Amino acid sequence: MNQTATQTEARQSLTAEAWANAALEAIAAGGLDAVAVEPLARKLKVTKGSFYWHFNNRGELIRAALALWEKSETVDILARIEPTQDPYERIVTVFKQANASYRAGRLYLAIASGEDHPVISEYVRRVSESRMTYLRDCYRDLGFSEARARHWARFAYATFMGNLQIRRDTPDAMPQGDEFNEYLRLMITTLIPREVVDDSVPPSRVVQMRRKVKP
Amino acid sequence: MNQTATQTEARQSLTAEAWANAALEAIAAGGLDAVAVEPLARKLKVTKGSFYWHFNNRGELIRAALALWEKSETVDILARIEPTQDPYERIVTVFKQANASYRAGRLYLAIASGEDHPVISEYVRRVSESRMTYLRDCYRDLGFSEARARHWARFAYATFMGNLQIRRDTPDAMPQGDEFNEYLRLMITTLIPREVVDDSVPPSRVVQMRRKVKP
DNA sequence: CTCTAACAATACGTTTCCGTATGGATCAAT
DNA sequence: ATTGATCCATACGGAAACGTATTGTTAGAG
Repeated sequence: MNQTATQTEARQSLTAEAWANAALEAIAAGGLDAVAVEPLARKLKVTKGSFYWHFNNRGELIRAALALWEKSETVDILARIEPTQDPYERIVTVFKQANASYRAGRLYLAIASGEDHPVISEYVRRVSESRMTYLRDCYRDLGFSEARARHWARFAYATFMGNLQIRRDTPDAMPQGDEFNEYLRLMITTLIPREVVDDSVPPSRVVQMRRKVKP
Repeated sequence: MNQTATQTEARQSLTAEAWANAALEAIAAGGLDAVAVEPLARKLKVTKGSFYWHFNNRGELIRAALALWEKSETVDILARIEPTQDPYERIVTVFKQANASYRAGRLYLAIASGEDHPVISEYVRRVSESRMTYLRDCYRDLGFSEARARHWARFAYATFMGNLQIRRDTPDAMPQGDEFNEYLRLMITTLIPREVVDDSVPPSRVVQMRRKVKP
């Protein structure tokens, strides 16, 4: 009763994206199961009748929302960084930028929490991997071997993700203003090693390396 | 029609904890809304009639499950570490241990994703803060100032949380075996600075510090 | 043995949501 | 102006889950 293949294909159903956007809003606000057709319709001031013209079922809406999200993540975030900058600047930029956008972080966490669902894990994986790949390339351009670049990229990405979570779960633990900038500097200087002196396996038995305080 | 205040108060309702455990299982498997009375009853081979004797409503079950979780987190994880070890060893231990328990990580993420809900955020905050406080104390014992200890603790905790998330969302990106140990060593050596040389603000304008590769 | 507290099963009413069916509106093109 | 595509409203049936009421069943105290 929908899905007409007419000649005016360029019409592109105006409000379908509005539904997807509303779905993303709902996910950010109340998690994945907040994407319910009837509540969304109420919020959009229409009824389900509208929805089931644009989509066949709830799953399609979720897919559309995820597609929108993936585009807005990969295109708007990564492609915004000038590829001409040197890798160091790129890492700093992506770290600062990612750590700044509050809403995007919440959205990511909300979407990622809907694991189990096969469609979602597919999108989450792609976004997550594309980000880590980007970081890995930066580190490799910085002179790291493939293996170590991968380690550092994972490390940096994990730190970033964890900060999102901390800000969501315990906002009081996350400083603001100058103190936050201090924190950011600390992470940046630590996560981008000063020099690529020894790009091999780090010394083993680190635990026994030194123990100077409180013997 | 329940909640009897009898004289045999020491009975402590044997199966109430079984319900709470099942609830935790459900959370780990399918998120917070998998804690539904009727499905849980089916899984426990009883009916709702049983449930509504032990608890007044679904909320009470969630509360009980969270209390159980908090106890198992703070008691079993942190208190297991011998307080006699030096701070360096403590950080290493907690990091390795936390990074090893797969199930606990999934559970944490699943619970934390149920933010918005006021009861949950309360428990999540307590657990999260207690862990960060523990780490902060370690860093302080290591000779760091209060402010810097807080920064490093947050940093380390964020990294840990992010690793959990990476393992859940993109398991392929997380190495195994020797490569994972390499990764762990990298994080540990990085997150526990070699020496407490300068416990002050890190040099500002880090971004311009050096740029040697790809000018 | 009997009675009562602890525990469980069944049945019911209610809410919320999904999905379908069907009947309008609106607007462009013929 | 009529038609047909697009978009939305109303109404219905059904599933799932919450919570309540009521009636068993069992086990230990007296």
